[in-house]
Amino acid sequence: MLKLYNTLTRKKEPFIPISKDKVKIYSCGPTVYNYAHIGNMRAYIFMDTLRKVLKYNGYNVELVMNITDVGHLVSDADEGEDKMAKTARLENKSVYEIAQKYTDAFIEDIKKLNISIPDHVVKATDHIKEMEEYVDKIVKNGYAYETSKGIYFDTSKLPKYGKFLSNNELDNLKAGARVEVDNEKKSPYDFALWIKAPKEHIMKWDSKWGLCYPGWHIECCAMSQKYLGDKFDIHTGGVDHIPIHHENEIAQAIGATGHNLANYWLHVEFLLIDNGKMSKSLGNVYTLSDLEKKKIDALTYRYFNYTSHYKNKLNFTWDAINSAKVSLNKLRELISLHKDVNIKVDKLVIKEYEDRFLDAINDDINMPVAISIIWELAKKKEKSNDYFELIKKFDSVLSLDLDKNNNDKYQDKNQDVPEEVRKLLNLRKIARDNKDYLQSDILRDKLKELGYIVKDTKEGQIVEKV
RNA sequence: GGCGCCUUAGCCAAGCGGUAAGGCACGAGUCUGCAAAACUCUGAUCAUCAGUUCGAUUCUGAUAGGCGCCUCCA
Repeated sequence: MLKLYNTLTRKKEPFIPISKDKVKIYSCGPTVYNYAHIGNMRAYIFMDTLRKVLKYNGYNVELVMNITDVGHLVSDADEGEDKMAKTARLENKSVYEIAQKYTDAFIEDIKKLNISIPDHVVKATDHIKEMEEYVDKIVKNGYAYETSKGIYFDTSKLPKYGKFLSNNELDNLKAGARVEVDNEKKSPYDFALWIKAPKEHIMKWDSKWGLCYPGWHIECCAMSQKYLGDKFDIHTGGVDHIPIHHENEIAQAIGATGHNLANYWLHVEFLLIDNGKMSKSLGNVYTLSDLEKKKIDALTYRYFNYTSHYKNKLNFTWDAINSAKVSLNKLRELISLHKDVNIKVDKLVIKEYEDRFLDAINDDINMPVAISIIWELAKKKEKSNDYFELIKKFDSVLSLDLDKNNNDKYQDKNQDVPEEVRKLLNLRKIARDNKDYLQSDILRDKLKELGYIVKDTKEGQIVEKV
Protein backbone atom coordinates (compact mmCIF):
# COMPACT_ATOMS: atom_id res chain seq x y z
CA MET A 1 0.00 0.00 0.00
CA LEU A 2 1.44 3.29 -1.12
CA LYS A 3 1.42 6.00 1.48
CA LEU A 4 2.03 9.68 0.80
CA TYR A 5 2.38 12.68 3.06
CA ASN A 6 -0.41 15.06 2.23
CA THR A 7 0.18 18.71 3.10
CA LEU A 8 -3.58 19.18 3.10
CA THR A 9 -4.01 17.01 6.17
CA ARG A 10 -0.44 17.09 7.45
CA LYS A 11 -0.47 13.36 7.64
CA LYS A 12 0.90 10.38 5.84
CA GLU A 13 -2.13 8.85 4.16
CA PRO A 14 -2.84 5.74 2.14
CA PHE A 15 -2.96 6.71 -1.51
CA ILE A 16 -6.34 6.08 -3.05
CA PRO A 17 -6.64 7.23 -6.66
CA ILE A 18 -9.84 8.68 -8.03
CA SER A 19 -9.81 6.20 -10.85
CA LYS A 20 -8.34 2.76 -10.40
CA ASP A 21 -6.49 2.61 -13.65
CA LYS A 22 -5.12 6.09 -14.05
CA VAL A 23 -3.41 8.43 -11.64
CA LYS A 24 -3.43 12.07 -12.64
CA ILE A 25 -0.67 14.39 -11.52
CA TYR A 26 0.10 18.03 -12.01
CA SER A 27 3.53 19.42 -11.22
CA CYS A 28 4.43 23.07 -11.06
CA GLY A 29 7.11 23.59 -13.65
CA PRO A 30 9.72 26.25 -14.28
CA THR A 31 9.46 29.89 -15.18
CA VAL A 32 11.66 30.09 -18.23
CA TYR A 33 13.47 33.35 -17.75
CA ASN A 34 16.77 31.84 -16.72
CA TYR A 35 18.60 28.54 -16.40
CA ALA A 36 17.11 26.23 -13.81
CA HIS A 37 19.42 25.57 -10.87
CA ILE A 38 19.99 22.32 -9.03
CA GLY A 39 17.53 23.32 -6.32
CA ASN A 40 14.80 23.53 -8.92
CA MET A 41 15.90 20.18 -10.23
CA ARG A 42 15.31 18.54 -6.89
CA ALA A 43 11.60 19.11 -7.33
CA TYR A 44 11.57 17.68 -10.83
CA ILE A 45 13.59 14.65 -9.82
CA PHE A 46 10.99 14.06 -7.15
CA MET A 47 8.16 14.49 -9.63
CA ASP A 48 9.76 11.89 -11.86
CA THR A 49 10.47 9.48 -9.04
CA LEU A 50 6.91 9.75 -7.78
CA ARG A 51 5.61 9.03 -11.25
CA LYS A 52 7.85 5.99 -11.57
CA VAL A 53 6.90 4.70 -8.14
CA LEU A 54 3.27 4.85 -9.21
CA LYS A 55 4.09 3.01 -12.43
CA TYR A 56 6.03 0.43 -10.46
CA ASN A 57 2.87 -0.08 -8.45
CA GLY A 58 1.03 -0.84 -11.66
CA TYR A 59 -0.77 2.44 -12.18
CA ASN A 60 -1.04 4.25 -15.45
CA VAL A 61 0.03 7.81 -14.87
CA GLU A 62 -0.86 10.98 -16.66
CA LEU A 63 1.49 13.79 -15.77
CA VAL A 64 1.10 17.44 -16.67
CA MET A 65 3.79 20.04 -16.15
CA ASN A 66 3.50 23.69 -17.00
CA ILE A 67 6.08 25.98 -18.52
CA THR A 68 5.55 29.48 -17.24
CA ASP A 69 6.48 31.69 -20.13
CA VAL A 70 4.38 34.63 -19.05
CA GLY A 71 6.29 37.06 -16.92
CA HIS A 72 5.83 37.17 -13.21
CA LEU A 73 6.69 40.55 -11.91
CA VAL A 74 10.05 41.21 -10.39
CA SER A 75 8.37 43.09 -7.60
CA ASP A 76 4.88 42.71 -6.31
CA ALA A 77 2.21 45.42 -6.26
CA ASP A 78 1.55 45.18 -9.97
CA GLU A 79 4.46 47.28 -10.96
CA GLY A 80 7.95 46.89 -12.25
CA GLU A 81 9.24 44.89 -15.13
CA ASP A 82 8.32 41.29 -15.44
CA LYS A 83 11.08 38.71 -15.30
CA MET A 84 10.72 37.58 -18.86
CA ALA A 85 10.89 41.13 -20.11
CA LYS A 86 13.86 41.91 -17.95
CA THR A 87 15.88 39.00 -19.29
CA ALA A 88 14.79 39.86 -22.81
CA ARG A 89 16.12 43.36 -22.37
CA LEU A 90 19.39 42.15 -20.88
CA GLU A 91 19.95 39.58 -23.61
CA ASN A 92 18.59 41.83 -26.34
CA LYS A 93 16.06 39.28 -27.48
CA SER A 94 12.32 39.05 -27.68
CA VAL A 95 10.44 37.58 -24.77
CA TYR A 96 9.45 34.67 -26.98
CA GLU A 97 13.05 33.94 -27.89
CA ILE A 98 13.93 34.01 -24.21
CA ALA A 99 11.13 31.61 -23.38
CA GLN A 100 12.22 29.24 -26.13
CA LYS A 101 15.87 29.39 -25.17
CA TYR A 102 15.35 28.57 -21.53
CA THR A 103 12.64 26.03 -22.21
CA ASP A 104 15.05 24.17 -24.47
CA ALA A 105 17.76 24.37 -21.84
CA PHE A 106 15.37 23.06 -19.23
CA ILE A 107 14.33 20.10 -21.35
CA GLU A 108 17.99 19.29 -21.98
CA ASP A 109 18.63 19.31 -18.25
CA ILE A 110 15.78 17.04 -17.33
CA LYS A 111 16.79 14.60 -20.04
CA LYS A 112 20.28 14.45 -18.56
CA LEU A 113 18.72 13.66 -15.22
CA ASN A 114 16.82 10.74 -16.76
CA ILE A 115 13.58 12.52 -16.01
CA SER A 116 10.97 11.23 -18.42
CA ILE A 117 9.23 14.01 -20.27
CA PRO A 118 5.74 14.50 -18.77
CA ASP A 119 2.78 13.44 -20.91
CA HIS A 120 1.83 17.06 -21.35
CA VAL A 121 4.30 19.90 -21.13
CA VAL A 122 2.09 22.92 -21.46
CA LYS A 123 2.94 26.54 -21.99
CA ALA A 124 1.06 29.34 -20.31
CA THR A 125 1.05 31.46 -23.45
CA ASP A 126 -0.80 28.72 -25.32
CA HIS A 127 -3.61 28.84 -22.77
CA ILE A 128 -4.48 32.49 -22.42
CA LYS A 129 -8.01 31.84 -23.59
CA GLU A 130 -8.55 29.09 -21.01
CA MET A 131 -7.23 31.38 -18.29
CA GLU A 132 -9.53 34.19 -19.31
CA GLU A 133 -12.49 31.84 -19.18
CA TYR A 134 -11.34 30.57 -15.82
CA VAL A 135 -11.22 34.09 -14.43
CA ASP A 136 -14.62 34.76 -15.92
CA LYS A 137 -16.06 31.77 -14.09
CA ILE A 138 -14.65 33.00 -10.81
CA VAL A 139 -16.11 36.44 -11.42
CA LYS A 140 -19.50 35.03 -12.36
CA ASN A 141 -19.54 32.91 -9.25
CA GLY A 142 -19.03 36.03 -7.20
CA TYR A 143 -15.53 35.36 -5.95
CA ALA A 144 -13.79 38.22 -7.69
CA TYR A 145 -14.15 41.92 -8.41
CA GLU A 146 -12.71 44.42 -10.81
CA THR A 147 -10.56 47.44 -9.98
CA SER A 148 -8.76 49.89 -12.22
CA LYS A 149 -5.78 47.54 -12.15
CA GLY A 150 -7.38 44.23 -12.82
CA ILE A 151 -9.56 41.42 -11.55
CA TYR A 152 -8.92 40.41 -7.97
CA PHE A 153 -9.88 37.37 -6.00
CA ASP A 154 -12.07 38.25 -3.04
CA THR A 155 -10.48 36.30 -0.21
CA SER A 156 -13.18 37.38 2.24
CA LYS A 157 -15.49 34.95 0.47
CA LEU A 158 -13.43 32.06 1.76
CA PRO A 159 -13.15 31.95 5.54
CA LYS A 160 -10.61 29.17 5.23
CA TYR A 161 -8.37 31.18 2.94
CA GLY A 162 -4.81 31.02 4.27
CA LYS A 163 -5.46 27.77 6.04
CA PHE A 164 -5.97 25.30 3.23
CA LEU A 165 -2.36 24.33 3.37
CA SER A 166 -0.32 26.80 5.31
CA ASN A 167 -2.28 27.34 8.49
CA ASN A 168 -1.78 31.07 8.46
CA GLU A 169 -4.14 33.38 10.29
CA LEU A 170 -4.49 36.34 7.99
CA ASP A 171 -4.42 38.73 10.92
CA ASN A 172 -0.98 37.52 11.79
CA LEU A 173 0.57 38.07 8.40
CA LYS A 174 2.44 41.27 8.18
CA ALA A 175 0.21 43.07 5.79
CA GLY A 176 2.01 45.72 3.86
CA ALA A 177 5.28 44.91 5.54
CA ARG A 178 6.98 44.61 2.23
CA VAL A 179 4.26 45.31 -0.27
CA GLU A 180 2.60 48.65 -0.54
CA VAL A 181 -1.08 48.42 0.28
CA ASP A 182 -3.35 48.89 -2.69
CA ASN A 183 -6.37 50.83 -1.45
CA GLU A 184 -8.53 49.69 -4.32
CA LYS A 185 -8.35 46.14 -3.06
CA LYS A 186 -10.92 45.12 -0.49
CA SER A 187 -8.30 43.31 1.50
CA PRO A 188 -4.52 43.31 1.24
CA TYR A 189 -4.68 39.53 0.84
CA ASP A 190 -6.79 39.67 -2.29
CA PHE A 191 -4.65 38.63 -5.18
CA ALA A 192 -4.67 39.39 -8.89
CA LEU A 193 -6.32 36.98 -11.31
CA TRP A 194 -6.13 39.12 -14.39
CA ILE A 195 -4.07 42.25 -14.71
CA LYS A 196 -4.75 45.24 -16.91
CA ALA A 197 -1.55 45.80 -18.81
CA PRO A 198 0.20 49.14 -18.59
CA LYS A 199 1.15 50.55 -21.99
CA GLU A 200 4.79 49.57 -21.76
CA HIS A 201 4.02 46.01 -20.77
CA ILE A 202 5.18 43.70 -23.53
CA MET A 203 3.25 40.49 -23.00
CA LYS A 204 -0.46 41.26 -23.09
CA TRP A 205 -3.55 39.87 -24.69
CA ASP A 206 -6.90 41.22 -25.70
CA SER A 207 -9.68 40.09 -23.40
CA LYS A 208 -13.13 41.08 -22.22
CA TRP A 209 -11.39 43.38 -19.73
CA GLY A 210 -9.16 44.95 -22.35
CA LEU A 211 -5.45 44.34 -22.90
CA CYS A 212 -4.39 42.19 -19.99
CA TYR A 213 -2.03 39.53 -18.82
CA PRO A 214 -2.71 36.70 -16.41
CA GLY A 215 -2.11 36.76 -12.67
CA TRP A 216 0.50 34.63 -10.99
CA HIS A 217 -1.62 31.65 -10.11
CA ILE A 218 -4.30 31.27 -12.70
CA GLU A 219 -2.31 29.27 -15.23
CA CYS A 220 -1.87 26.26 -12.98
CA CYS A 221 -5.61 26.00 -12.35
CA ALA A 222 -6.65 26.56 -15.95
CA MET A 223 -4.14 24.13 -17.41
CA SER A 224 -4.26 21.39 -14.80
CA GLN A 225 -8.02 21.17 -14.93
CA LYS A 226 -8.10 21.40 -18.71
CA TYR A 227 -5.92 18.32 -19.07
CA LEU A 228 -6.78 16.37 -15.95
CA GLY A 229 -10.34 17.33 -15.16
CA ASP A 230 -11.82 19.39 -12.34
CA LYS A 231 -10.49 17.03 -9.74
CA PHE A 232 -7.29 15.07 -10.06
CA ASP A 233 -5.12 13.00 -7.76
CA ILE A 234 -1.83 14.67 -6.99
CA HIS A 235 -0.42 18.17 -7.17
CA THR A 236 3.29 18.60 -6.53
CA GLY A 237 5.62 21.54 -6.06
CA GLY A 238 8.26 23.02 -3.80
CA VAL A 239 7.52 23.92 -0.18
CA ASP A 240 7.83 27.56 -1.07
CA HIS A 241 4.57 27.22 -2.96
CA ILE A 242 2.57 26.18 0.07
CA PRO A 243 1.68 29.58 1.52
CA ILE A 244 0.95 31.63 -1.59
CA HIS A 245 0.83 29.87 -4.89
CA HIS A 246 -0.93 26.68 -3.89
CA GLU A 247 -3.13 28.41 -1.36
CA ASN A 248 -4.29 30.66 -4.16
CA GLU A 249 -4.75 27.80 -6.57
CA ILE A 250 -7.13 26.15 -4.15
CA ALA A 251 -8.98 29.43 -3.64
CA GLN A 252 -9.34 29.90 -7.39
CA ALA A 253 -10.52 26.34 -7.91
CA ILE A 254 -13.17 26.77 -5.24
CA GLY A 255 -14.18 30.01 -6.88
CA ALA A 256 -14.49 28.43 -10.29
CA THR A 257 -15.56 24.87 -9.58
CA GLY A 258 -16.64 24.83 -5.98
CA HIS A 259 -13.95 22.50 -4.74
CA ASN A 260 -10.24 21.88 -4.31
CA LEU A 261 -8.54 20.70 -7.47
CA ALA A 262 -6.37 17.90 -6.13
CA ASN A 263 -6.68 15.25 -3.42
CA TYR A 264 -3.03 15.01 -2.49
CA TRP A 265 -0.65 17.92 -2.26
CA LEU A 266 3.00 16.89 -2.07
CA HIS A 267 5.78 19.33 -1.41
CA VAL A 268 9.48 18.94 -1.86
CA GLU A 269 11.78 20.58 0.67
CA PHE A 270 14.56 22.92 -0.32
CA LEU A 271 18.07 22.11 -1.24
CA LEU A 272 20.46 23.97 1.03
CA ILE A 273 23.94 25.00 0.03
CA ASP A 274 26.42 24.78 2.88
CA ASN A 275 23.50 24.76 5.31
CA GLY A 276 21.97 27.93 3.97
CA LYS A 277 19.73 29.14 1.25
CA MET A 278 20.88 29.46 -2.29
CA SER A 279 21.19 33.04 -3.29
CA LYS A 280 22.72 34.98 -6.08
CA SER A 281 24.42 37.34 -3.69
CA LEU A 282 26.30 34.45 -2.12
CA GLY A 283 27.22 33.16 -5.54
CA ASN A 284 26.07 29.65 -4.72
CA VAL A 285 23.33 29.19 -7.27
CA TYR A 286 24.56 26.21 -9.23
CA THR A 287 23.22 24.75 -12.43
CA LEU A 288 23.82 21.30 -13.83
CA SER A 289 26.42 22.84 -16.13
CA ASP A 290 28.27 24.18 -13.12
CA LEU A 291 28.36 20.67 -11.69
CA GLU A 292 29.56 19.28 -15.00
CA LYS A 293 32.43 21.71 -14.97
CA LYS A 294 33.49 20.06 -11.74
CA LYS A 295 33.13 16.59 -13.23
CA ILE A 296 29.85 15.89 -11.52
CA ASP A 297 27.36 14.46 -13.96
CA ALA A 298 23.60 14.81 -13.79
CA LEU A 299 22.95 11.28 -12.59
CA THR A 300 25.37 11.76 -9.73
CA TYR A 301 23.19 14.65 -8.72
CA ARG A 302 20.14 12.43 -9.00
CA TYR A 303 21.81 9.84 -6.80
CA PHE A 304 22.70 12.57 -4.33
CA ASN A 305 19.00 13.43 -4.10
CA TYR A 306 18.25 9.90 -3.04
CA THR A 307 20.51 10.16 -0.03
CA SER A 308 17.81 12.05 1.83
CA HIS A 309 14.05 12.04 2.02
CA TYR A 310 12.24 14.54 -0.19
CA LYS A 311 10.46 16.11 2.77
CA ASN A 312 13.71 17.01 4.49
CA LYS A 313 16.09 19.72 3.58
CA LEU A 314 19.09 18.34 1.81
CA ASN A 315 22.42 19.96 2.37
CA PHE A 316 24.53 20.33 -0.73
CA THR A 317 28.27 20.61 -0.19
CA TRP A 318 31.05 19.78 -2.61
CA ASP A 319 32.21 17.13 -0.19
CA ALA A 320 28.79 15.55 -0.18
CA ILE A 321 28.33 15.60 -3.94
CA ASN A 322 31.81 14.20 -4.46
CA SER A 323 31.07 11.39 -2.08
CA ALA A 324 27.93 10.71 -4.08
CA LYS A 325 30.04 10.54 -7.20
CA VAL A 326 32.37 7.97 -5.71
CA SER A 327 29.40 6.03 -4.36
CA LEU A 328 27.55 5.85 -7.64
CA ASN A 329 30.61 4.73 -9.57
CA LYS A 330 31.38 2.10 -7.01
CA LEU A 331 27.80 0.93 -6.92
CA ARG A 332 27.71 0.50 -10.69
CA GLU A 333 30.95 -1.39 -10.60
CA LEU A 334 29.67 -3.74 -7.91
CA ILE A 335 26.48 -4.30 -9.84
CA SER A 336 28.33 -5.08 -13.04
CA LEU A 337 30.03 -7.96 -11.24
CA HIS A 338 26.64 -9.68 -11.06
CA LYS A 339 26.03 -9.41 -14.75
CA ASP A 340 25.94 -12.70 -16.68
CA VAL A 341 26.93 -14.76 -13.66
CA ASN A 342 25.04 -17.95 -14.26
CA ILE A 343 24.09 -18.85 -10.72
CA LYS A 344 20.48 -19.06 -9.66
CA VAL A 345 19.15 -17.37 -6.56
CA ASP A 346 16.29 -18.80 -4.52
CA LYS A 347 13.07 -17.17 -5.64
CA LEU A 348 12.11 -16.55 -2.03
CA VAL A 349 15.21 -14.49 -1.52
CA ILE A 350 14.41 -12.41 -4.57
CA LYS A 351 10.86 -12.02 -3.36
CA GLU A 352 12.05 -10.79 0.01
CA TYR A 353 14.13 -8.06 -1.61
CA GLU A 354 11.27 -7.11 -3.89
CA ASP A 355 9.02 -6.74 -0.88
CA ARG A 356 11.51 -4.65 1.03
CA PHE A 357 12.12 -2.40 -1.93
CA LEU A 358 8.42 -1.92 -2.51
CA ASP A 359 7.88 -1.17 1.18
CA ALA A 360 10.57 1.49 1.03
CA ILE A 361 9.35 3.33 -2.05
CA ASN A 362 5.75 3.01 -0.94
CA ASP A 363 6.54 4.54 2.42
CA ASP A 364 6.16 8.09 1.17
CA ILE A 365 8.87 7.58 -1.45
CA ASN A 366 11.62 6.69 0.97
CA MET A 367 14.53 6.61 -1.42
CA PRO A 368 17.34 6.52 1.16
CA VAL A 369 16.07 3.17 2.34
CA ALA A 370 15.58 1.99 -1.24
CA ILE A 371 19.18 2.88 -2.00
CA SER A 372 20.44 1.02 1.04
CA ILE A 373 18.65 -2.11 -0.20
CA ILE A 374 20.37 -1.79 -3.55
CA TRP A 375 23.72 -1.54 -1.81
CA GLU A 376 22.94 -4.66 0.11
CA LEU A 377 22.23 -6.50 -3.14
CA ALA A 378 25.22 -5.08 -4.94
CA LYS A 379 27.56 -6.20 -2.16
CA LYS A 380 26.32 -9.79 -2.10
CA LYS A 381 29.30 -12.09 -2.06
CA GLU A 382 27.47 -14.61 -4.16
CA LYS A 383 27.21 -13.03 -7.58
CA SER A 384 24.24 -13.78 -9.76
CA ASN A 385 22.58 -12.45 -12.85
CA ASP A 386 19.31 -12.77 -10.93
CA TYR A 387 20.48 -9.96 -8.67
CA PHE A 388 21.55 -7.98 -11.69
CA GLU A 389 18.10 -8.28 -13.21
CA LEU A 390 16.49 -7.41 -9.90
CA ILE A 391 18.53 -4.25 -9.56
CA LYS A 392 17.70 -3.36 -13.15
CA LYS A 393 14.06 -3.67 -12.26
CA PHE A 394 14.52 -1.40 -9.25
CA ASP A 395 16.35 1.04 -11.47
CA SER A 396 13.15 1.54 -13.45
CA VAL A 397 12.22 3.70 -10.46
CA LEU A 398 15.62 5.11 -9.60
CA SER A 399 16.73 5.88 -13.15
CA LEU A 400 20.42 5.93 -12.31
CA ASP A 401 21.65 3.78 -15.19
CA LEU A 402 22.75 1.22 -12.64
CA ASP A 403 23.21 -1.41 -15.34
CA LYS A 404 25.84 0.70 -17.04
CA ASN A 405 29.02 -1.30 -17.03
CA ASN A 406 31.88 0.81 -15.83
CA ASN A 407 34.49 -1.65 -17.03
CA ASP A 408 33.32 -1.38 -20.59
CA LYS A 409 33.39 2.31 -20.20
CA TYR A 410 36.97 2.28 -19.01
CA GLN A 411 38.14 0.24 -21.92
CA ASP A 412 36.39 2.57 -24.28
CA LYS A 413 38.16 5.43 -22.65
CA ASN A 414 41.52 4.07 -23.72
CA GLN A 415 40.30 4.20 -27.30
CA ASP A 416 39.15 7.77 -26.93
CA VAL A 417 42.31 9.35 -25.56
CA PRO A 418 44.35 11.79 -27.63
CA GLU A 419 47.23 10.53 -29.76
CA GLU A 420 49.81 11.98 -27.39
CA VAL A 421 48.39 10.10 -24.44
CA ARG A 422 48.17 6.91 -26.46
CA LYS A 423 51.89 7.21 -27.30
CA LEU A 424 52.84 7.70 -23.66
CA LEU A 425 50.74 4.72 -22.67
CA ASN A 426 52.48 2.56 -25.25
CA LEU A 427 55.91 3.70 -24.06
CA ARG A 428 54.87 3.00 -20.52
CA LYS A 429 53.71 -0.47 -21.42
CA ILE A 430 57.09 -1.23 -22.98
CA ALA A 431 58.88 0.12 -19.93
CA ARG A 432 56.72 -1.99 -17.65
CA ASP A 433 57.26 -5.09 -19.73
CA ASN A 434 60.97 -4.49 -19.25
CA LYS A 435 60.42 -3.87 -15.55
CA ASP A 436 61.85 -0.39 -16.00
CA TYR A 437 59.76 1.04 -13.18
CA LEU A 438 61.71 4.26 -12.96
CA GLN A 439 60.74 5.09 -16.54
CA SER A 440 57.22 3.80 -15.89
CA ASP A 441 56.76 6.22 -13.00
CA ILE A 442 58.15 9.13 -14.99
CA LEU A 443 55.61 8.40 -17.72
CA ARG A 444 52.86 8.16 -15.14
CA ASP A 445 53.76 11.64 -13.94
CA LYS A 446 53.75 12.95 -17.49
CA LEU A 447 50.30 11.54 -18.08
CA LYS A 448 49.13 13.12 -14.89
CA GLU A 449 50.36 16.48 -16.12
CA LEU A 450 48.21 15.96 -19.19
CA GLY A 451 45.27 15.30 -16.90
CA TYR A 452 45.14 11.53 -17.09
CA ILE A 453 45.44 9.11 -14.18
CA VAL A 454 46.79 5.69 -15.01
CA LYS A 455 45.77 2.58 -13.15
CA ASP A 456 47.47 -0.77 -13.63
CA THR A 457 45.02 -3.62 -13.62
CA LYS A 458 45.22 -7.24 -14.55
CA GLU A 459 43.85 -6.30 -17.95
CA GLY A 460 46.51 -3.66 -18.44
CA GLN A 461 46.63 0.09 -18.14
CA ILE A 462 43.49 2.10 -17.73
CA VAL A 463 43.37 5.86 -17.93
CA GLU A 464 40.84 8.14 -16.44
CA LYS A 465 40.56 11.78 -17.26
CA VAL A 466 40.71 13.86 -14.13
C1' G B 1 4.83 39.40 15.51
C1' G B 2 2.85 34.83 13.06
C1' C B 3 3.37 29.92 10.50
C1' G B 4 6.46 25.71 9.87
C1' C B 5 10.82 22.71 10.07
C1' C B 6 15.43 20.82 11.97
C1' U B 7 19.46 19.06 15.76
C1' U B 8 21.58 11.01 14.90
C1' A B 9 29.41 9.15 14.38
C1' G B 10 34.58 13.81 10.75
C1' C B 11 30.84 14.59 6.42
C1' C B 12 25.95 13.39 3.64
C1' A B 13 22.03 10.93 6.06
C1' A B 14 17.76 6.60 7.22
C1' G B 15 15.04 4.91 11.40
C1' C B 16 10.68 7.31 14.94
C1' G B 17 8.32 3.11 21.52
C1' G B 18 11.91 -2.47 22.46
C1' U B 19 18.90 -0.81 23.04
C1' A B 20 20.97 2.76 15.99
C1' A B 21 20.07 1.44 7.56
C1' G B 22 23.32 3.02 3.77
C1' G B 23 27.20 5.92 1.58
C1' C B 24 31.70 9.03 1.81
C1' A B 25 36.10 10.16 4.50
C1' C B 26 39.76 8.29 8.21
C1' G B 27 42.63 4.12 10.15
C1' A B 28 44.46 -1.11 9.87
C1' G B 29 45.23 -5.26 6.72
C1' U B 30 45.29 -8.21 1.80
C1' C B 31 46.87 -7.43 -3.16
C1' U B 32 50.62 -4.48 -6.04
C1' G B 33 57.66 -3.08 -8.05
C1' C B 34 55.21 1.40 -6.18
C1' A B 35 50.71 4.03 -6.66
C1' A B 36 45.63 3.73 -7.81
C1' A B 37 41.59 0.51 -7.90
C1' A B 38 39.52 -3.65 -5.53
C1' C B 39 38.64 -6.65 -1.20
C1' U B 40 38.41 -7.44 4.39
C1' C B 41 38.03 -5.27 9.20
C1' U B 42 37.05 -0.97 12.20
C1' G B 43 33.45 3.80 14.75
C1' A B 44 27.80 6.68 17.45
C1' U B 45 23.23 5.53 22.72
C1' C B 46 20.82 9.67 18.88
C1' A B 47 21.70 18.71 21.31
C1' U B 48 20.47 19.40 26.85
C1' C B 49 17.06 18.84 30.93
C1' A B 50 12.51 17.03 32.92
C1' G B 51 8.24 13.92 32.33
C1' U B 52 4.92 9.60 30.33
C1' U B 53 6.13 4.25 29.90
C1' C B 54 8.06 -2.21 32.01
C1' G B 55 11.08 0.24 28.26
C1' A B 56 12.34 6.48 24.38
C1' U B 57 16.74 8.33 19.61
C1' U B 58 11.51 7.51 18.62
C1' C B 59 5.72 10.41 22.70
C1' U B 60 4.97 15.20 25.97
C1' G B 61 6.99 19.78 27.99
C1' A B 62 10.97 23.11 28.62
C1' U B 63 16.03 24.95 27.38
C1' A B 64 19.96 25.85 23.84
C1' G B 65 21.34 26.18 18.85
C1' G B 66 20.17 26.26 13.52
C1' C B 67 16.93 27.02 9.26
C1' G B 68 12.84 28.31 6.01
C1' C B 69 8.49 31.16 4.96
C1' C B 70 5.05 35.50 5.73
C1' U B 71 7.62 39.41 -1.70
C1' C B 72 8.66 36.08 -7.27
C1' C B 73 11.21 31.66 -5.90
C1' A B 74 11.64 24.18 -6.43
